Amino acid sequence: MELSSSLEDYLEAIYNVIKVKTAARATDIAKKLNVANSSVTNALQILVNRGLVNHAPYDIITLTPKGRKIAKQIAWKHEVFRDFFTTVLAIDHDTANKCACSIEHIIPDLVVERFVQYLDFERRCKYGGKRWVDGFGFMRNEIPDEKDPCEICKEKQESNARSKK
Amino acid sequence: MELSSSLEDYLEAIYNVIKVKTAARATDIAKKLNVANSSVTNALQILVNRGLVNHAPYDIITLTPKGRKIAKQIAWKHEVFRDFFTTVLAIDHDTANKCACSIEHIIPDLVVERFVQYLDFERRCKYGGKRWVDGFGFMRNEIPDEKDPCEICKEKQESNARSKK
DNA sequence: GCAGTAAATTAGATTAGTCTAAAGTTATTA
DNA sequence: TAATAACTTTAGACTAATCTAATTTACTGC
Repeated sequence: MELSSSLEDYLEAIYNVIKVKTAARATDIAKKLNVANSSVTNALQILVNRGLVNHAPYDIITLTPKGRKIAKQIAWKHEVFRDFFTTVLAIDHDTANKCACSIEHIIPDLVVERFVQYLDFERRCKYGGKRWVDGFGFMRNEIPDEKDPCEICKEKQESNARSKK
Repeated sequence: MELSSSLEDYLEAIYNVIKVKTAARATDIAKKLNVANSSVTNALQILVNRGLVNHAPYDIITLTPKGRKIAKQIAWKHEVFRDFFTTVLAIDHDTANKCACSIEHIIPDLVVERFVQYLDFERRCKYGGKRWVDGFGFMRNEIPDEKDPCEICKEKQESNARSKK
């Protein structure tokens, strides 16, 4: 049974609150997602019906094993995308989070897996790793052969040298 | 005035049909987006009201300058993402297209711009460029210093050498 | 030039997700 | 313990996007 982006957001929010507080209240979720309390009530009823959330009226909110599993998966995607946006694309933390939050519901697992592999390679490979320099663009963190950098890095090295005079 | 993902899809579909046919018909759009004809009529009325599309009942469909500008922007994002998914992450064309199609409405221009820069750097830098090998993972297209590859690439070289015996 | 077909529109229904306002419940504290 | 505050739920309305079925319009081939 497919979950809408909206319901996934609720599930993820519950998951994140529970990580800190052991159980969630409707208001926590409402604040986190910036929606009305009644919208939370509405979503909870659906999630309870689908067996993803434990909740009786006026009671606290927890996840069923099934719900936790799904929530974890969503949170994982969020992490991967935030990581990618911040470390690879050098996007500011806030924008990275927002982007992650919207695409996490859309990109299939297989593609997220590929992002993970890419991040991993970029980190572990000796010749991997770039950084973003405002007003210049991307450049390698370390140039494998200092005497023979690529054209772009050479450009940067020269402009650096010039500015030091 | 913000456009919904759905309306952006219609605009983009019109743009793509027009690229090939000079003017679009409602059925073209319906087929492209896999929706009922009446849904297209409905969307057209909104887009006409917003000054993005030229269309009188039963007539052909074209874009206003304003509409074309927006459509172009959406199509550009689509291109960038498809490019990224296929060339950087080595995702199959079909999945790449689907992913591009859903995130193109969500990711802000500034972030797409960063993807462009990343793609560009990866292509132009002497030490950039990786490829995906099924069952192995990412590896560099060319190892800068053949005698001193990174650990991951070394692994791959060795397993290649072994399989050639 | 008109009959038949293809295309487009209208009308009306449905669904999901949201909201506000009012009513109900629980917890706090004087 | 009774009043009040804080929280939750219910009720009802609204919007956007879709659908099907029925109607209207336009085109095409004879």
